[in-house]
Amino acid sequence: MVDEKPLRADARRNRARVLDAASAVFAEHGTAASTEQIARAAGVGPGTVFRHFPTKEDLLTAVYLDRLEHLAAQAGELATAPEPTAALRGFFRGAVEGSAAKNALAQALAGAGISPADAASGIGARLRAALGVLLERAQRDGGVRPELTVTDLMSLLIGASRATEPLAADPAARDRVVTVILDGLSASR
Amino acid sequence: MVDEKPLRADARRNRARVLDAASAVFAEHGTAASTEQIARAAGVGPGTVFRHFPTKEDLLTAVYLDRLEHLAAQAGELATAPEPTAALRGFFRGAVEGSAAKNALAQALAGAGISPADAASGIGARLRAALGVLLERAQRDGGVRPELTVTDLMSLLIGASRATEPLAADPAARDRVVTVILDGLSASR
DNA sequence: CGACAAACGGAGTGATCAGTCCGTATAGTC
DNA sequence: GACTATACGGACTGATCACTCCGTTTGTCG
Repeated sequence: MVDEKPLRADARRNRARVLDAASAVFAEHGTAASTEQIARAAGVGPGTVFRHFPTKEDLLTAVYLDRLEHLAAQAGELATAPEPTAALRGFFRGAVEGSAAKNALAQALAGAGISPADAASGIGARLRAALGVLLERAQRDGGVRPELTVTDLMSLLIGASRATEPLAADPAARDRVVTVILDGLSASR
Repeated sequence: MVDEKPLRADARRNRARVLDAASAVFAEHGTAASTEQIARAAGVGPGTVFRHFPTKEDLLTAVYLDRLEHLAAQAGELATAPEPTAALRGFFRGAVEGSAAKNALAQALAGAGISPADAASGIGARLRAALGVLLERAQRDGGVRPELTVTDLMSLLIGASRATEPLAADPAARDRVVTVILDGLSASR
């Protein structure tokens, strides 16, 4: 389905630069930031941005997928951790923490994969699967209420990210908020 | 500081219409919706929209304040409820539920009042105060962990709204997610 | 009812921005 | 080092949108 011709060295470099710049600019100025702004931040011309990402939406999607891939990789690594409940909690905290700085994680999650429609395809599915393993193991371990689904978990991740977004300046508050959610995850009394 | 001249009857009517339409359109199409679209929805000319709200931002702010006022009123009513913990939980559920339909509550909250800077002024302060009462009573009642602040609570409200945003189609899932957060609110085991 | 101020509708305007195009430059190859 | 395909920069374009302006309408008050 994919027939990736090898990109020229400069092309590959510029693509990465644009992606990084877009990630940063979107995070700081919101997704309404202009393409030209991103081009400037990346040190390339506007044309180059559009060559690699024909549409602004393509660029946004690429940024999101990048984030999701990181998350999926992290989740994957924890799939065989000795303490499933601690693993899930750690992952959750880490994901929220990480997204506090570059706050678009929530949008990334929300944009790519919650709705059943696209949940079946691509990276979204990978993340979903990896989270599913973490969740199920933690549930078997008795550390997470059994009725929760992967979608529930993803929703809570989104919620936690969004909730802590304005709290960037107050790590203690952020910690309290995440703790509330994590404690809520565990089996009810 | 305010010198409200009495508006003409039609002006007052149109202002309300525009506000309602804006609320609906923003909720459905996001805040990027054009002013003309709102004018059409309200059944007025674009000029009228701008006469009442000189800037698009003014319009957005007005919509937000409207929402916050409703919330503050609801919270105020519960200030003397016989069962403080149940009152807080009920308020929380209601707020999230309500925002599921017109999903901009989260932005409303986020936009107007989390940061200490503007927390001191206007409606944001009213809501904050009303929530403070609810929270403190529930904490005294032993139903909510004592270390949480009003800001924490507001953050969690935002988080819950955002988290359940994509779950509009699945009330059961929404319920599970909110329950997780509410149970997390209660004093830890 | 008549007169005046207040408000209305909607055509018009300038700015912004996503996306295109092409002459120039550079990486890869022999 | 020369040749070619690939990629680059940035001027350009068309569309969209926030906001303005003014001739017309409508509420209000004596």
